[in-house]
Amino acid sequence: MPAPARTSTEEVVAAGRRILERDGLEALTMQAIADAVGVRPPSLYKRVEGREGLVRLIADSGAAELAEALDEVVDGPDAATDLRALAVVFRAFAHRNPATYPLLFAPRLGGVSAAWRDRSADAVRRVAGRLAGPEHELAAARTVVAWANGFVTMELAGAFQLGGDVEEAWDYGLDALVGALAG
Amino acid sequence: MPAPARTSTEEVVAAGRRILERDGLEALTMQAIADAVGVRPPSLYKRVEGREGLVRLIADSGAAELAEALDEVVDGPDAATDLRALAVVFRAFAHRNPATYPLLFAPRLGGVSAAWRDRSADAVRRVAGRLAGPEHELAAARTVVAWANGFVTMELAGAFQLGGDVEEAWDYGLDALVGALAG
DNA sequence: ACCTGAACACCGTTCAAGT
DNA sequence: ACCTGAACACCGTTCAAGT
Repeated sequence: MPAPARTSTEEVVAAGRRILERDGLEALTMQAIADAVGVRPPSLYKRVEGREGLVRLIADSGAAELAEALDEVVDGPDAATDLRALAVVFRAFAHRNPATYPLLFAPRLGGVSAAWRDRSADAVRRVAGRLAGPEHELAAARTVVAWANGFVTMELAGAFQLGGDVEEAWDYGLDALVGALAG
Repeated sequence: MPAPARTSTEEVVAAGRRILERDGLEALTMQAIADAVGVRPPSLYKRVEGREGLVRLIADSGAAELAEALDEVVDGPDAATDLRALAVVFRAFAHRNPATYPLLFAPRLGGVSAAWRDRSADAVRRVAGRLAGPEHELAAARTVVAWANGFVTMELAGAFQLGGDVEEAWDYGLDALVGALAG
């Protein structure tokens, strides 16, 4: 006699992500997730390959959203404008998902599946290539992502502690990069 | 009758850092540290404020080394040359301490004590100010650190997976930044 | 076919008792 | 003054038993 399913992988991932953003990574326990979806912890193993697998799925769901958002903004008429918009969208995603965001870059070998990684990478490469020229496409894309990732990582970690205007530093850096790539 | 001390805070931190770099953060257990210094786990609480306190001390020891290294390289005659050297030293530290490095930026409010943070920040600001002008000192310093931190973070996480020459991307980014700041 | 209680190994941490 | 065994609360995970 089959027992009816009381939850689903999608619900588990969504609940996990909600807990992650609300209470932090260390509060993301199998117990807390099970409570949130109305099940006992052992049942989660029918949906997810353990806690680590769930974290990977959460990272993936974030990466999918980021890739969609980057994709949308990158095909306007002016490459410099597009690159600025791309950076802004990237940063906005990090601000809206401060606990999920670090999961996209932190894990060795990436919790993020190749499909979403490639889609984001493509969006950045297209605009970087238009601005810096095809021969510098990859290097320019890596420069932009490194700067943006480093900036929001430090921002989220509270590493900008010397006062001053963080917004001004963002604009200064973006101007510097756009200018240098357009060269 | 006093019992003789069998270890010290310095030894505990050094052992912890060795375990961290050899086996990773999740292997940095109180048990493993206690084994390494020849003591039982409860005794560690005489040296260190729990695991979290130890991680903070490890981050601090790394931050001290980084600050020293940055300081040494930043007072040559040419600002552009100094900035390049600073970036190279920064990256070399991350490569030599791939597990310790993320601790310097990751933790909210910083595991790193203000003294070492400020000393590193000063070194970067001095050279950034000489290159970009005093009015842009802070913004320029933040741009350089964001890029360098983002680059090595992605490098260490294995996030540069699209082939191409990572060294070329590093040189390209450094050229772009030096040019833009001096610009 | 999924859910559950019970159990296991392993954490970090506390503390009274030893020397 | 420091070290230790014992104990506690809490993890993630496995699995046989239920329906």
